[in-house]
Amino acid sequence: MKNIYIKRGEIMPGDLEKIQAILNNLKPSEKKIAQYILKNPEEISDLTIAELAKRCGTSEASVVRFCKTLGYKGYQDLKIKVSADLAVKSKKIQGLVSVDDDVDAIITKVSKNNMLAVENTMDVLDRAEVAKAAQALMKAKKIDFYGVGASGIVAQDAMHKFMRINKACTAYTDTHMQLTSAANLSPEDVAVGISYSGQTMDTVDALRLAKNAGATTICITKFGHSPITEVADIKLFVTSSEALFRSGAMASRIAQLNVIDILFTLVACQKYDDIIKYLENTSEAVAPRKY
Amino acid sequence: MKNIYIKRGEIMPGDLEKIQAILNNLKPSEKKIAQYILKNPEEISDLTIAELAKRCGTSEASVVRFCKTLGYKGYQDLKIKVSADLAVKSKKIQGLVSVDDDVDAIITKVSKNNMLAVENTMDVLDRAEVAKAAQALMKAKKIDFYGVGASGIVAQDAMHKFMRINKACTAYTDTHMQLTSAANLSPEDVAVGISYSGQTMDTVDALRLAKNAGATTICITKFGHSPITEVADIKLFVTSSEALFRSGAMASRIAQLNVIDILFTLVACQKYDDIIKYLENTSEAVAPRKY
DNA sequence: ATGTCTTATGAAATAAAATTACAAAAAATT
DNA sequence: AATTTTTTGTAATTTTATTTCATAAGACAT
Repeated sequence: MKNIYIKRGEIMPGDLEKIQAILNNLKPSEKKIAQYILKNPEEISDLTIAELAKRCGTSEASVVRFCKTLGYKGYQDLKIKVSADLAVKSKKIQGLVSVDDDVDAIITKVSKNNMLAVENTMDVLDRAEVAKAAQALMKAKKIDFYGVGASGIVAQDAMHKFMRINKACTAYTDTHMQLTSAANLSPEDVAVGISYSGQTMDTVDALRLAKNAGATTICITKFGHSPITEVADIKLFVTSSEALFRSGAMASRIAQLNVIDILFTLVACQKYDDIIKYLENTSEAVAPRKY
Repeated sequence: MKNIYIKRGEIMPGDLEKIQAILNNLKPSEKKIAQYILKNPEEISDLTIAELAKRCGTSEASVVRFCKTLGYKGYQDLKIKVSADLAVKSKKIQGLVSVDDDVDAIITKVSKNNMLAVENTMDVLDRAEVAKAAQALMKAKKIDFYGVGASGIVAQDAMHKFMRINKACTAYTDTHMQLTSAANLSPEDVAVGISYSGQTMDTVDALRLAKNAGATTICITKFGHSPITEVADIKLFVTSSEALFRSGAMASRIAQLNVIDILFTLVACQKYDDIIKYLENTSEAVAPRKY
C-alpha cells in the first residue's frame, strides 16, 4: 500500500522535488545554486544566468553545469520547467481558514481544500485494490453500504448510484439495521464499510459481522491502519488534511464520494451495454417529475 | 450574475485566453504568430525567436513586437508565461471515460472531473450572493433543506453540518414533508432548495411555498436560468460538465457539497466563539461510539 | 611534508539568442 | 498619383547562454 504512494511520488515528482532529492549529491557550488532556487523559486523566471550566479556567489559556468547535471537542456530549459512547476503548485496552496477571512478568501480556501482532498486520494489509491473492489461489486449478488454520520451520507450516495444501474444494494445508516443485514449476508454478497476515522464502532462491527457471514468486505477510510482495516478484505484509502476547520467531515467525505464515483464508473464501464439501458430507464423514470 | 462570471474571467484569464481575446486587434503578421501559438502552445517552450518567426512565415522583429503588444517583457517572458499557463491547464485536462479505459485511467479521469467541478464552481460563485446567503442562514430561526435524489443527499449533508453548530435545521427528501414544512415557515426562516437541473418539481414547489410563506429562499443549482431561480431570493450557482458519464449526478453533487462547505464555514466563522464550543460538544457526543 | 593526480571552479572567449534601429514595402489618405 | 502613415523585414547591436581552458583546491600516494 504504502509503496504505491511512494512509487507514484517518485514517478512524477515536481521539478523542485527533483532538485531537493539530489541536493546532497551535488558539488558545493552547484549545491549553493540548488538551495537558492529551492528558497526563491519564484525569482528564477526573472533572473539571467549572470544574476543568479552572482546571487549564489558562484559562476555562470556552474549554473550551466548545474542545469545539465539535473538533466535539463540548459538554463532556459530549467527556467521554464521550474516556472511551470511553480505555477501548477501555486494553484493548489490554500491556507487555513481564519476567522476574519472575507467571503472570497473562504470560497477559495474551502474549494482548494476540497480539490486537494480529491487529488491526494487520486494519488494514494491503490490501483490493484480498486480493481479488486470493482470486480467484487460487479459480481456481487447484493451490496450493503454501512456508514453513520457524514459517512452515512456517502453510503446513501453510493446506494443511489448503484441502484441506477440495477444493482441490488442498500445503504444502512441505522446501527441495528446494519447488524441485522450484515448477519444475513452470504459469500456471494459484498459489504462496504465507510468510516473516515476507521474507528466508528457501529460500522466496524457491522463489517466484521459481514465478514464472518462470508461476504467480501470493503472499507473506505483514511490512509493508515485502523480497526476497520482489520475486518476489510479490500482496503480503499482516502487522504485529507481535515485541518481546515474543526468540523467532523469536510473534505474527507468529498474524497470518499470520489472513491464511490470511481467504483461506480468502473462497474458501469465493464457492463456498459446493459448499464446504458438502465441509466436511460432511470432517467426516464424521474423525467415526469421535472418542469 | 452573469457579469461576475465574465468579470472574474477577465481578471484572471490564462495567457492563452489573453492571446485569443486580442487576436482580431492584431496586425496581420502578429496575428499569424498568435494563431501559431494558439495552435501549438506546447511547442513554444522549445522554439527560439528565429524558429518561431520562420514557422509563422514572418520576422524575428514581429515576434518581439507581438510579445510587447501583449504586455510581456519580451519573448523569454512570453515563453515562460505561456509554458506555465499550459502546465496548469494540462493538469486539468481529463478526457471522457471510455469503456476500455484501465483502472488507472478511470481513477484519474473521474478525480480530475470532480476537481474541475469544484474549481469551476469556485470561479462562478457570486461572492455577493454567497455573502447574502451566509447572512440569511446565520440569522435564520430555522432552516429547511429540500432536495430529492442525488440532491437529497446534499440536503442531508447540509443538515448534518449545520446541526453540529446547533442550528435548528432539517433536510426533507420526502415530497409531502417538504411541502408540509414549507407551508409552515415564517419570515424569520430560511429554505434552501437544491436541484442541479433546477427543474425538479418537488423541490421547486416546496421552495415556492416557502417563499409565499414569507421565508427567505436560497437555491443551489446549475448556472443559468431555470424554474428554481424564479422562486429563490438568493441564487447560488454551480457548474459541472456532467458529461463524463451518463449518470444523473456525478460531479454536480460534489460541486453542491462544496457550496454547502462554503456556507457552513462562513456561518461558523462569524460566530466562531459559540461554534467552537458546539463542535467540541458534538465531537464528544459521538466519541464513545469509537474504538 | 611534497609531489602527483583528480576534481571543482571561474574568467574569458565564443556562440546563440533576443532586441533594437532603420529602411523598405505596403496600405491608407489626400 | 503623390504623400503620409503604418506595417514589416533585414541587419546591426546588445544581451544572454554556453563552452573552453587555465587555475585552484582537494585527495592520495610516496
